[in-house]
Amino acid sequence: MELRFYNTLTNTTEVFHPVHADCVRMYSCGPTVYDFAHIGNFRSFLFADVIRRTLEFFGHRVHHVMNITDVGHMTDDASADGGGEDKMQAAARRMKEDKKSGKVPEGAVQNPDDPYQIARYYTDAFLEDARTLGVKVASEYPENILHATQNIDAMLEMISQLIANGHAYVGPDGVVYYSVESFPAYGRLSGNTLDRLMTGAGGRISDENQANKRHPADFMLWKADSSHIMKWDSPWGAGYPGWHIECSCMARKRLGKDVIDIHTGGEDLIFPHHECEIAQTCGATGQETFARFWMHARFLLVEGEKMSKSKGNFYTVRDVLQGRVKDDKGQPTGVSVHPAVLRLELIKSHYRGNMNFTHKGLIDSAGAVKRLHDFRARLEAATGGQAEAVDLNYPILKDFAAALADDLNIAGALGVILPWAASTPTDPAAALGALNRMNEVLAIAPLQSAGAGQAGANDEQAEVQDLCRQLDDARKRKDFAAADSLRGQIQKRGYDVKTSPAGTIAEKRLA
RNA sequence: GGGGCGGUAGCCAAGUGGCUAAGGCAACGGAUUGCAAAUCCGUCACGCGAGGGUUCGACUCCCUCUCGCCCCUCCA
Repeated sequence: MELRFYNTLTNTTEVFHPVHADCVRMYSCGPTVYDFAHIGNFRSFLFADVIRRTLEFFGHRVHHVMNITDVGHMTDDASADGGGEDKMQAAARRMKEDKKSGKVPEGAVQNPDDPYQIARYYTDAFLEDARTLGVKVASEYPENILHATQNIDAMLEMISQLIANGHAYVGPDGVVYYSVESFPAYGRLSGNTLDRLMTGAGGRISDENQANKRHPADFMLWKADSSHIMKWDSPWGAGYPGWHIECSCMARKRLGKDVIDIHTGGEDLIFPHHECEIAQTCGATGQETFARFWMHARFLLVEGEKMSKSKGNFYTVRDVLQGRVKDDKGQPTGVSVHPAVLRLELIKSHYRGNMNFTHKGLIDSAGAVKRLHDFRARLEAATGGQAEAVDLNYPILKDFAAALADDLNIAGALGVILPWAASTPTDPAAALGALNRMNEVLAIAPLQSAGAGQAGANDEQAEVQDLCRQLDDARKRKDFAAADSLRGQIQKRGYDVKTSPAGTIAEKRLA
């Protein structure tokens, strides 16, 4: 089956073929570790994970690499002129407050003034969240998730190469800049060619720094700055690298080729970040192409609005899992969310459309996850867990595959799997085999990783079971007022109550 | 001003020139139940942002308009 992906570089949907036969090489822009990653970040990471799993589903070997941006960049004009406060310093300030207020556990970060400790803290949190949500590459840390701060040598090497090739220069301010005019293809990815760029339209460029550059769009590769919170020796003075150079270097270094297959990120990264990556990599390698396919996920809205801390609709992964999502009355639900539910919620709509994250959507996703879990349980009961291997010609699997092959049509794939999961397949062993294969991509039934936030579950279960026994007693006595009250108590704790002649069972709601 | 992406029922979301416009949730009717939940059966867009055009025929192609989102040196 032919795989087709939409390519930002050409603005068309193209048939995918790997550049090199041995495996597919893909690189995903990962998180900055100055704070917890939020669900919008994770939409993008999960999007990359679905690409990777889809490729594997179709039999490709995939080498997936992601970066961790742990260099402190400036809050203003990070790549252009390095003005403003450093993000690591801002994080340190916040961290001290959080330590005081107890938000950061005692001992988690010994010294907030050490940027490496802050980076470590948020890196660990990111990896934990990513594993919880089934992001495959997170289980390949550290070999396939690279820290910018551990790859400074590669950056210095590439910068030297760029200077030697005439693509970079040292400005009067001592800063090494990339010369966009030396790279005719600049603007091809984003459409922001030099003649069309409206300099300063974003309102974030200061004039004094622009004066040092040959062209207003030239961007920083290295800045000597002895006062910077993180700095390294270089031929251009002790300082720190520009924002874009880390991805160019780490992709090339870890994937081992000058031309890779797929590069992913959020839509905001198209310009300038990815445009600059292309200029750097191609400038250094002399190749015409850096990544064959550039794929971008659109933004996530929360309840129809941009996510922002001031609007109170800003959620991290742990906020959602621990029941801090607000319901339609604006109150946190207090009901913990199963990781598979959040994973499904963040992958279920097409990546090229905006996604609206809502409490209602989360409940919907919980229903779908539950149906798939129940379906699996039925198939396992019928087969003793013995699945029969099936190939892509198996009817349901074929339709599922066709949807995925068509530019990752997850919603279409769910349209195939959900009605099937309500049916009773004539051959449960083959059906279980098919479900297993589909779950290689979806990873929701089950989600392989152990769920986070399940601590204390045993105590609660025992209490709930006790309430169920009391409820059964009350029903036997025909004391229905007491029975209804007990049922209400169990439901309040986030359980569904199932009554049957065999006795009452409470099932934890997934969201 | 420039470069892109999207607008399908109450909500989420497929389809993309031609059978009656997938699927899920919600809702409603029924079976079941002490009443519920769960489950099962059934109902649920004469319509695809608006208006034109092409066509025997368009949600699907073309044009205009409109709304939303991203970017034009913080950003997933």
